[in-house]
Amino acid sequence: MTGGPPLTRAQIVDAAMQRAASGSLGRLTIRELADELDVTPMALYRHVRDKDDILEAVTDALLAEQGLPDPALPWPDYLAGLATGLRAVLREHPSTVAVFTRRPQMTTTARARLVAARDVLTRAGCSIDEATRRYAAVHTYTIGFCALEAGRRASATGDVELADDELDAAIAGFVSEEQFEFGLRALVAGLGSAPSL
Amino acid sequence: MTGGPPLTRAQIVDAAMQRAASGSLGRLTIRELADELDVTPMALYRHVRDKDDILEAVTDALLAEQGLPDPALPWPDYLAGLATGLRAVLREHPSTVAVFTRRPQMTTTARARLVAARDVLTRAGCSIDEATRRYAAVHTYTIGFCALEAGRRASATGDVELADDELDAAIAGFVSEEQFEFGLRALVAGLGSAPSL
DNA sequence: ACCTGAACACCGTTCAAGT
DNA sequence: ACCTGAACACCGTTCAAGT
Repeated sequence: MTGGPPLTRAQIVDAAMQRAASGSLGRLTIRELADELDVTPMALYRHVRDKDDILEAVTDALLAEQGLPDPALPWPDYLAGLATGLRAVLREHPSTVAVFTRRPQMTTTARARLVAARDVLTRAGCSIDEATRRYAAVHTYTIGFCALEAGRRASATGDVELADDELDAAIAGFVSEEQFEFGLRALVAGLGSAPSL
Repeated sequence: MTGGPPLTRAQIVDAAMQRAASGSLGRLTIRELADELDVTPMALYRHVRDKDDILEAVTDALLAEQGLPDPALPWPDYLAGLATGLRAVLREHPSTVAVFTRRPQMTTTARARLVAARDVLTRAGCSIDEATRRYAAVHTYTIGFCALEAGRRASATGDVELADDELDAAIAGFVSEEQFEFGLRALVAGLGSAPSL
């Protein structure tokens, strides 16, 4: 590699996106990424801040792919739709959970989602602040569920993870599909039950 | 150290608890822990599975210190009390968040908390399954909030984390104390609003 | 049974240097 | 301006050996 076209940030993010598509984003390494780009590890650092920077860009792109729910939906369904879209990404790519928990995500997509939710909620009569609170509550619940879920998938590969008794089985059930829906529906219902606008 | 009394698991966990008390559990290292115990790093591995094993024992002890809410409380307050106790640990020791997300915690204390919640909820008319679902939903929400909170404290130390505009400020507000209460109260209210026992 | 010593197999990232 | 090469500063943990 002497003198080819210079590396770009887009190329780096694209290469990382392919790793995501192959389902191994969590095992992504700066060194491997550099190999795939036929370049030295340190070459990346001219175009990205650090590894987190790459992961954030990938996560943002994956979330953007999910799109937004139909804005004509009633607000409870709209919020539930946002949660489901977020979960789809976090479930498919468990390593992106850490992106959200490591620092507040203020990417274009993250901002667009909040703006869209505010829109639907204010049209339903909420103040901006109340709309923000409701969105935040749903976001928080979803992150929590997916963080628990991601950990269990990672740990379940190794040991047998057998539930010795009914109590252990119950704890294992904290992350079932039905439980996600149950908690989400309860939360959204509760958000509407005491309308402090 | 030739021939002194043999190392015990309790000593290891105690030493780690002191690190927690000093607020630096997250920077705990097997090598440092061994130093404090006047022993070689590898000596620990006869008494504990791995580093996670130590962290789990410490987290369990910290959670046990929180005790349980007054069982005479109405179930919504009881669940909120459990959440607040859990959050106290996760907030004071941000590195313990990973303990809960890495694998399902089925320690004595974790089990006791679920049993206690079931007790209160079944006395209020819930089935065992419904009680479990409600407890799980509150647990999930709390983990999510604390995961977001832990990340922000860690990242806020470095850069200035200034909110450039109103939208960024709103996103930063996802982890305020009031927001924790808001989401928790909404969730608990929602759990009670559609009584499928 | 319990502990030691040395080494493995990795990381992300710095630094100074090359072109 | 952009990339390279070598090294740093760490980890948790394995393995074989000592007593």
